[in-house]
Amino acid sequence: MSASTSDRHPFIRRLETTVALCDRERAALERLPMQLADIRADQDIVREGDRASRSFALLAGCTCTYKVTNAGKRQISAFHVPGDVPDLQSLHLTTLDGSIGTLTPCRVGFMPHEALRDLCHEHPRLADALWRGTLIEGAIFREWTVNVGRRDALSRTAHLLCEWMSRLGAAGLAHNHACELPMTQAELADALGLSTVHVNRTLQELRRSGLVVLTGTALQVPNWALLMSFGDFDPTYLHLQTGAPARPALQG
Amino acid sequence: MSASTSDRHPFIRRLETTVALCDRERAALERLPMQLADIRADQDIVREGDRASRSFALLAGCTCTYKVTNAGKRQISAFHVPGDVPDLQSLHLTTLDGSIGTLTPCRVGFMPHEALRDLCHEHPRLADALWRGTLIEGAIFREWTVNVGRRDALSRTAHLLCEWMSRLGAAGLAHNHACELPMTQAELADALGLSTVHVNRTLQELRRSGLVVLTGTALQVPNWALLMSFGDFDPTYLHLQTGAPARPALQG
DNA sequence: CGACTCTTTGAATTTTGTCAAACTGAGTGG
DNA sequence: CCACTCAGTTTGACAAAATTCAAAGAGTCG
Repeated sequence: MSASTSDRHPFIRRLETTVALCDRERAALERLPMQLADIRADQDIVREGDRASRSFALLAGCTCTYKVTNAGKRQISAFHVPGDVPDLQSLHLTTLDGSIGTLTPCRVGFMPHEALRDLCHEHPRLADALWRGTLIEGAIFREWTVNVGRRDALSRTAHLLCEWMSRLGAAGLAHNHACELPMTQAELADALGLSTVHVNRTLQELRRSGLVVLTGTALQVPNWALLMSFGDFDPTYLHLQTGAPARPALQG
Repeated sequence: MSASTSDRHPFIRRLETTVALCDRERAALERLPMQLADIRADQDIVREGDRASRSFALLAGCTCTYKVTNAGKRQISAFHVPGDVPDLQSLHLTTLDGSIGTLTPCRVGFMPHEALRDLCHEHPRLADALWRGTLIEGAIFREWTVNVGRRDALSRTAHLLCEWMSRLGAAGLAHNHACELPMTQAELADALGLSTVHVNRTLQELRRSGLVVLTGTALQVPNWALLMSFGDFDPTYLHLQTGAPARPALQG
């Protein structure tokens, strides 16, 4: 199955938040070979140690990057939302140093490295935009280290929820500070460096304080400014554009 | 003060671990405008919120990237060794989302973004090598999240020491598993997400077990394999070349 | 309904943090 | 050369945060 224009829209949309694409660039992106795949929840898309010859754009659904320690504990180091290219690093690093798995059913588009390299060399502005994407990912990793290392469970969790809402908002998947939160408490725990039990208690406290409304997989934030301050959240590190197109749903 | 060939050697050496430079590329690197500066210990080189028009190569000494939370706690998210370009991200991200400070007296070489952009567009292989460098940095961030999130104080600290030794080794600054460890226990604590007191006790235990010999600022590892296994350390994520030139000092 | 997974609860335990003070060693100025 | 300072390390006692273990509810899907 090969990706149509509408399939690859989240990926192109993401690039457009950085560069205004010219016709040539847009055409090259439309022409980029992209093999579609639909993947169930809780499946690995790539595994630690793999040597990849392609990367994938996440077109629908959510994935995470994780590692498992020798002691058998799992740490999630990143969540991904539609438009991300979670393993673009493998374009320049031969061996994957972590696994990427689905949190929900996902639609992904595999792009051969060869085609990506050609794209980059013929369209330097697209190369810069892709590079930029990996740099933003890096900025998020840094913030996660801060979050896990220096914030207590309560503000750490609040911070993660703020980031999640902001990134989904930038992808057009959050409105009025409401979005899906499709991961289990065990997955949140692995992302936060906490135990499942403690995440459960922490979420309860966030609910009790009225900071979040969590019903099933739906997250809503009644007072965004309050949650931001509670989670010590400053969105600078996400490097969302301040202009019109990048975050249409999260003002106020 | 402008950098001579020997000044910029650590920077070029690093690129050479990835690509075999042709004469044109090497000449371009030698010609790259680079303004030298010597900076005392405990000084910020760039600050969170800055809008940079240049990046710097670290030529001698050690620096760290850090953030301070609203609660006043500091988290170091990266250490840098000679050859690194700690703020290369600012080439594509307008606002710096963290500060970079010196741990020791440092020599750095500032490179204007304009010159770096020209270099990248005229020498795509150098662009790829620089991109690759930022991806490795990203891989290290991920591992730090795992370290801080899911390893107890003892193996967390051991892991950090393993990484430090490996990276200094790759820079030619470690031999026979001995190197400098120029940071204070408070700085280690900020990197590990622990308190200074606990780092002190943890280091004592590592010494008592004979895993490390720490005298002043000198670190020595009598049994490298043992420390690696103790720190759950797998160097894959550092993406050091397995070939001859990249890690000359750490076999065995 | 029954089998799951996911969430919630309670109690005991462990790890790590906090606070306060003493110790050490390398400068510094009298 | 000696007090003095200062940053860094070390120690002890106590407190707080988070983990672990075990078990009970809730919700969902076939």
